Amino acid sequence: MGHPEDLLTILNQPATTAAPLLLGACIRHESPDGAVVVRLSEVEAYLGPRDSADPDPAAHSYGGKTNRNAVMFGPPGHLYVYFTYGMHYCANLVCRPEGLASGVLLRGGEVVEGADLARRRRPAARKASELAQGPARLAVALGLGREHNGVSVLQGEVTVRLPERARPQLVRNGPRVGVSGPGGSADYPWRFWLDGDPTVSRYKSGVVHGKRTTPENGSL
DNA sequence: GGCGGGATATTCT
DNA sequence: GAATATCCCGCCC
Repeated sequence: MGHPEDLLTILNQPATTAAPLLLGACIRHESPDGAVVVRLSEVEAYLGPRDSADPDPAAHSYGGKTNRNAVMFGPPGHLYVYFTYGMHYCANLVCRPEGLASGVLLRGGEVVEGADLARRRRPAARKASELAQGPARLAVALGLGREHNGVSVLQGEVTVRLPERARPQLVRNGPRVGVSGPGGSADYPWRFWLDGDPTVSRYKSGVVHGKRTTPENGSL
């Protein structure tokens, strides 16, 4: 349990299968400033263009390999870290063998170690549950940035430990956050979270990017 | 607790 | 040039 081989077994599967299995897993980043560990409560799956009969229009890899998304087209078990909205980084775990370009976006979790360091990195957080609540916040709390794009999580400064027991909490799923167009519809309910977990992101209901969203939302 | 607006850079038409 | 797998702050209930 918790062996890198088990992790690879999970990450070789389609992102939609791997994503819920990663809930409860712990991401650890050991930096010169110290270690921070986040226990995942929320993730999203994105499938590569050749990883399903029905391509995922919301995936960064949808249009093929580019300089930005090249890491997703590589082998599983690596971080795909991208920069967005001119100020935020978000981290994914690359799934599936080389060429298939699937990924699991790390959307939120609970800081279970290194809370002091995480608080220093995220002074805007008012409660502990906000330290890694949301993909860009999670990246900041863990100290992940551009330099971690392509880094392996099988060994090194960033590692993943799978849950030791069967998940005691109910996994729910629904439409992905911030995705407009067909990829955001109920046909792609590929956001997964631990029901009732306070670190699951709450996002604006009603309007996102000027368009209506589904009423289905975060923790209740 | 919930809304609205603004910020900011990389990416690919 | 437009869109973006977002967050923060200020204001209002």
